[in-house]
Amino acid sequence: MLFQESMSIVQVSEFTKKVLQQIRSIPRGKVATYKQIAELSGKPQASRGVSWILHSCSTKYRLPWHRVLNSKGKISFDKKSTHYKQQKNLLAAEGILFAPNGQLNLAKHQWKKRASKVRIKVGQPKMFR
DNA sequence: AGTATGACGTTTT
DNA sequence: AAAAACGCCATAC
Repeated sequence: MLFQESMSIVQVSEFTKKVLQQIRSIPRGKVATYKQIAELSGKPQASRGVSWILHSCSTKYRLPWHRVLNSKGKISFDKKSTHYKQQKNLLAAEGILFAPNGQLNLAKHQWKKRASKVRIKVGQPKMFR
């Protein structure tokens, strides 16, 4: 994939493309974890890679970056940082609130991606496809 | 080509 | 319970 960035052409890997796509598909009011995005992007062990991509891309692309949390259900910034407050506010605007310890209930707020529908049944005659 | 750097995750102290 | 150690992976340089 090619895109323009300040007069230069930059290559974006398939993995990065998938990661961006998955993050964009997190619905408003739900969160995902770095690990989850890595899994959905086909590299279950690459959660750290996901964080790198987010770190380097969140300012370049339009992304719901705030909907990605770590596995503990916490924001992965220092609590006193500007980024932390920003992320917390963006989530609050979507109705997502954190406990005093900075944690939320993933079981309740985590996005469960629905399995993609099977479009063609195996034994179905061609004329009905 | 090798090393350094992350908005990570899991295991071990 | 908390911190360190360890493993992991994609990118940058």
